[in-house]
Amino acid sequence: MLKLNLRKIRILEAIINDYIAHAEPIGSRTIAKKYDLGISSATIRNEMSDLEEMGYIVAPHASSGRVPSDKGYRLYVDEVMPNKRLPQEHQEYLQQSITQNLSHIDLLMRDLARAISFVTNYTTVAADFLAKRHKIKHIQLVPVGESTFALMLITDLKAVKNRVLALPRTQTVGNATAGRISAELTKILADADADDLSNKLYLGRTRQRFYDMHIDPDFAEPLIAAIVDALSSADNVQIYIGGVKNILEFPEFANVDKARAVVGALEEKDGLITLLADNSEEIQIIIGAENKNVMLKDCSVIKAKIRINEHFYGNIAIIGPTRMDYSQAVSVLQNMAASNTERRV
Amino acid sequence: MLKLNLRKIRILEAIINDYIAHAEPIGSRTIAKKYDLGISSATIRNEMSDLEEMGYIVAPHASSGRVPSDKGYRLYVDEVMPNKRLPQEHQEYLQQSITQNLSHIDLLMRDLARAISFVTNYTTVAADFLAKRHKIKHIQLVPVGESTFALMLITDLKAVKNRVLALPRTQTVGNATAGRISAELTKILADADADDLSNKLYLGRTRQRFYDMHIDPDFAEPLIAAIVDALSSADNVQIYIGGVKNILEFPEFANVDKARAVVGALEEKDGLITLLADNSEEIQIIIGAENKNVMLKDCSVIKAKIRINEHFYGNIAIIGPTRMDYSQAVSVLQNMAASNTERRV
DNA sequence: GTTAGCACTCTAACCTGGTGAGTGCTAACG
DNA sequence: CGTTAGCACTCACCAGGTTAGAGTGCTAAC
Repeated sequence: MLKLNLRKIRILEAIINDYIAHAEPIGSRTIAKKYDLGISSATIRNEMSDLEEMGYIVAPHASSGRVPSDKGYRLYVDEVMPNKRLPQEHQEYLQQSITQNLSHIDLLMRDLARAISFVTNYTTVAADFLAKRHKIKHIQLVPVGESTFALMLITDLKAVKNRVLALPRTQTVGNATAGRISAELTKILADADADDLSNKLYLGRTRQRFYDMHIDPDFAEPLIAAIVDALSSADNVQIYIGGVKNILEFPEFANVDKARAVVGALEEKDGLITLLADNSEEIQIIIGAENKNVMLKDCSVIKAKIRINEHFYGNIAIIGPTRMDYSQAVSVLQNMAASNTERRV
Repeated sequence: MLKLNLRKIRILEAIINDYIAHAEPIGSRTIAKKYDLGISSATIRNEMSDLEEMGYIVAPHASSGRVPSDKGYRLYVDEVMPNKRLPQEHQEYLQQSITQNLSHIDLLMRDLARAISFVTNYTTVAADFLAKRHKIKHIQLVPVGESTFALMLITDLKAVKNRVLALPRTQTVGNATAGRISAELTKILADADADDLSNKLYLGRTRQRFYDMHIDPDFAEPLIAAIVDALSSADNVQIYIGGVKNILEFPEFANVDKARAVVGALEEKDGLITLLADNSEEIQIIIGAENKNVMLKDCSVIKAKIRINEHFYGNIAIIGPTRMDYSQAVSVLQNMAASNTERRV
């Protein structure tokens, strides 16, 4: 790709900063006046003409100012964007929502999403993708009613997963037997995670143990299936949303169609899971039409892993208009990924 | 209140029906042409003038057509509205979302909210207010980690409530002891509901039992508190929302401020709980400014209890613009309140 | 009591011209 | 030869004026 000279970059930066702040097309004369670049508006005009030709900025209509394009934001984000530092108070505020809820993953996610949308004025979505990392700590099978059982599964991260299931009453399984089965299951499957459970060996050993205990396979099989399901099922993924109405505050969503699109996207759990799930990089920025979900084509998404004390807790994304304060959003999420409670707990 | 003559009622009805369908102010001439009332536009004009004076309709501006006022809708809803019958297919569709999830209150609520917003094109919110009606069926205390315990509470409606709590290790409470305590608690508290638990006698008996079992009060008290909390706590209330973006489809919410207000209202769980909680009547209609929540002042809410096979399951509300199809919404909710699965399960 | 007729009102849509921010081009400057 | 001043041109936006249409209120006649 053609490398831009420094002056073009400075001009692009000025356009983007101004547009982020004021949401209005900006012209050469205005740049010359407001930003001290040491060159005249005519020169800026020529450079802007080049930038437009290269696709970094666009004019909404002939003879109006220019507006950054997705490609322009991309360049800015990748190469130009300064590393903003989060104000102390915000940092502490966010830290608080974590430290206050360390033992409760769901409260942590909920408060974190709220706190971030409060600090940034954007919308925040978070997902708990722990399912695959949780390790079984305790399994409890409890008879309830005729042939109904409740299965409780407690993990090392203190999450509790339930399944209510019907099991055939081929043999009487009362409280005592259920207790025995629970103890046995806990012994066999302790420390197993979802990956382990997909391992045949593991399950084979479990089946063998049931056999030794004279438990009917008709009873054992659905039970094992329920355990696997409880630990790894996708609908274990919980979505937390904060500040939906924030995004409606931005003038770009004064257009009802655009507002509808975003709200629609935020309502679809599956779409949000897809959005949050795929994350190769530590912090990922998706700009406008880069979004696979067309309903988000006027939005940018800044996505990060939540990592606390070396543990991976889930993913979180800040959603705003393409004209959003990328620098701030990134600094907020860097703060997340780096948050380490050791020093204060 | 002054009783309106039949002709005024017919005219009001025509205005409301037309406005519900087209969202545009309607004038005397249009009524005369479109609705066969057997009187001329001049007469209608006179009657409309009266209706306006009485506050049932308002003119958005001088010399424009009239629009129903909240008071007008109120009269319509209370006295005039026909009893629409829900199309067979919709009835079956809604019935399905219930029968498919009879054993899972949370899935039932979720699907019901979705189904209703799909059928009506309005937004639907539902709340599970069962907390107070659930009866304890089984209590299970499970040791996890150092001094941490998981409390599982299964109710007669097959809901599972969890609490993770820290209890002092004043004495060793291993799996065996925990099992004994669980069995004992289940025995003492079986069939108790939230009201029973607020009854001193009940709790006294529980405490006595702990004492007899040589369980330290420092251990017993937080445990009892957790049980009470798990059964009756307000954050047990789960809110289910369907079709948020539906409401943005209506022209009255093309105005971003109004859209923001509604979305804001739907984001505040506490507000929704308040909205859904208070329900003296079986089906209640709240019109426009009658809403206590000012963010909903441009909306109407039609609220009902969900009752299935004599059981009270929770409350559900349809939220739309004040210009909404009250008749349809009411018929949908009547369908809910009356739904009886006996005949097909 | 009902209705036809009429003067009047008000909005929405359309045009019109002026203003200002912006562009692109050209020629001159250092 | 890059930079800049100057200028003609474009276009959105705004204010003001006009018209058409839907509606009202009033009055007089049926």
